[in-house]
Amino acid sequence: MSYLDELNDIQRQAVEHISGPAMIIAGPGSGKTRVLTYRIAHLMELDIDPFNILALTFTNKAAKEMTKRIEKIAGNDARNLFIGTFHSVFARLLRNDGDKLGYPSNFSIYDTQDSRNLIKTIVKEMGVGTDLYKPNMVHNRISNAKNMLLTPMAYIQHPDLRIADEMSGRPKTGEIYLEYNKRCFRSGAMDFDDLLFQMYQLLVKFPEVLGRYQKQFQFVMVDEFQDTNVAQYAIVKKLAEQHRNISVVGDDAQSIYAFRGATIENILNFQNDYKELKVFKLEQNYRSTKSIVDVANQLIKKNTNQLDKTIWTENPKGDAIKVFCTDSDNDEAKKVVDSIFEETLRYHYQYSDIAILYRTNAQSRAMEDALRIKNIPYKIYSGTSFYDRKEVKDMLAYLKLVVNHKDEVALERIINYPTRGIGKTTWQKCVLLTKQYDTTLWEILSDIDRPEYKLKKRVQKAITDFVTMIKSFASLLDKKNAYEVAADLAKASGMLPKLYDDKTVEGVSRYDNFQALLNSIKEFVESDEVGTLGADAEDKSLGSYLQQVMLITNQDKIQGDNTISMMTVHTAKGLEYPLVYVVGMEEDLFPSKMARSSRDALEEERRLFYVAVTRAEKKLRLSFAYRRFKFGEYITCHPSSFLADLPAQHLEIVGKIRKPQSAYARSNKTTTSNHNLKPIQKEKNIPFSNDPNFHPDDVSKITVGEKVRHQRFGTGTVLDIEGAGKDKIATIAFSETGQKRILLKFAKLQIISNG
DNA sequence: GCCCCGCATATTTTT
DNA sequence: TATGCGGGGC
Repeated sequence: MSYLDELNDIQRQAVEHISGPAMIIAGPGSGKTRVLTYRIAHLMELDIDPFNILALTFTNKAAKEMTKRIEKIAGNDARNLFIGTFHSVFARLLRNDGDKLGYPSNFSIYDTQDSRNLIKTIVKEMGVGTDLYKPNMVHNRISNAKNMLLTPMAYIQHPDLRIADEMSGRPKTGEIYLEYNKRCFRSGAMDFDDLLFQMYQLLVKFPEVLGRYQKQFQFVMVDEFQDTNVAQYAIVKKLAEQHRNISVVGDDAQSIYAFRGATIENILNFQNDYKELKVFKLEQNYRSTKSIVDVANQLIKKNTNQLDKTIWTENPKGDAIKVFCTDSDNDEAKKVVDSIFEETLRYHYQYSDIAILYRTNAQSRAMEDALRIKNIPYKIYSGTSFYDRKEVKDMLAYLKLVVNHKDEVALERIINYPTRGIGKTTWQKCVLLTKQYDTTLWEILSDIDRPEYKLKKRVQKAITDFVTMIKSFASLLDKKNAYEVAADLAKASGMLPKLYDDKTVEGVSRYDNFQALLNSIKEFVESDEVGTLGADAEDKSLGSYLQQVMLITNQDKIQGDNTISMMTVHTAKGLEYPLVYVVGMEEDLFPSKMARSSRDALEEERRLFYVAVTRAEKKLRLSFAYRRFKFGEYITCHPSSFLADLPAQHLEIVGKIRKPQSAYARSNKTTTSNHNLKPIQKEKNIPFSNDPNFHPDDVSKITVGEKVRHQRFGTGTVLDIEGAGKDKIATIAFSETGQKRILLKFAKLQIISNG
């Protein structure tokens, strides 16, 4: 069994620990995937049927990669493994057993946009005020509720949630949730969260189903465990209840999805739920240079909530971490691109070795412009995705509707696109009819010429034609594959001709996108690549395509062309590049402004930065700008406080560090010129502290009337001194931030003048 | 029913 | 800045 020789001691122990629960804490670059894949291969080697092994990941890419690697060791049998994302595996199981919950096997999957469209419709219908009940806000509430396994009724009865909703002026959120769920169900649709929520319901309500899966999944593995939410863990726990062969792999320091309901508590719960568990800590980093590992360690040390571990490496020290100080976002982009140019030229890096990471999608713009000027090829793996494009979503809506006529969101989207004489008024009438006769839209449309519906002949014909078209394509579904159906439907629907006729610049690009979609469906049909779920790979039906396409993630699109990769730090999780640029290292950007409110949020930002830093293998470059274009105006920026957390001996500062502005200037977006900013002398240990020139004075003998300066509050005058000795409290009126009471024991004040 | 224009609105991350 | 929505006019 030679493959075991390729592992270090701990890795090997983790691989060989077969039965019983295990928790593998895997630092960045510690060979996590290797352990997971070898572990599964090892199980197969020991003659466990791949059919009995379940492994859950967060991205299809991770699942595919694992399957491929296992295939190399254990052969073709790997195709029978149950490896996939939480969402795709559960979607598959729900296709089989969802009927017990009342869902059709061809249920639609609603993506975020679909969900929001439906919520918007509901809010309008309920007449509770579209300005208050913003679709994405309501959706977030619903999504969080589902992730915590709260039904609409449980939500409505939950005192905390009710109070929170009332306080925010949105007391009807629970009712919207109730109606939303009803409508999804009627549409034969599950949203992303339902794929977890309903899966859980299925297991709880149908013991025979649970028993069947428990029996099947003798070995359960979870990747990126730190990013699981309550629902995901609850399901996994149920599935593994019988055999208790559950191993979870993760790194608490890389938990970056708390905002989406992921909870580190799962790690604690796991320890409680499986008292007999074995813990393996993978602490040796094989990915990065010593400098990078050191920097990452220093950084994450600032967080208080974390499991005890020490990441180390035998790799050479490597390059210093360069920090580019730049004037503006465009200047930053230019300097990054210049640097890339130099690295490729002098050190022969390939473009594919390089990644540019940023906190927000909007930041890609300046980078793109600069890269284009130098003719450097790049790909962006985040932001508005191909599948978010209107023309693509329209076509997907047609395909969804053919597969599942009940799909209300798909229907509303395309019933009059391209225009076929079924306008808003008609649609509104039909919606009213559904309420009146308590039925679905499709039922109404199918029977549209009933006299009691009182619709005009012309409208009746338009609708009947539409219904007939959709039905005729539905009847082809088991005879034709996804591409054949789609290609015909593209013409018959009128979409292809309409797009073809539009010769404007945007029109041509829409047409190209449309063709690209058709091509991707063709690829799907022709590919014999292992799917994320082996057994499904043979199924080339439209339904199978739709399920797969709805669950595509940004990362899944990453391919190996020789281009620079640009993406958000979130998207970059799990990836690695020899040369990594993390741009926009500015306060209120990274860490995000939103993280100012709580320590937890700030710690999550820091973990996010930790993830960014640990993507780099050989060289890491950071950059920030003093001015950034935002919301149509320039705002002044300041170096990120995260930079001050990094050990100075590993940094090489490129460019000038400016004197920070006062808190006042900071809190006001200004479109200033920078005449008042002058370069200051570098400090060895704290190059990015708030103000390197700041040395607190002894203020124990401070008196009323004295002028002082505070690191954060700016300058002010002492109004009053209370108390004595070490507990003296000074009341100081700061000119920029107002009056503050300060305990002198802790205060860091400079005395400016005696009053 | 369609189209156009003007205003508002957003910018944290996404399975 | 850029997109998207709604209202109003044709």
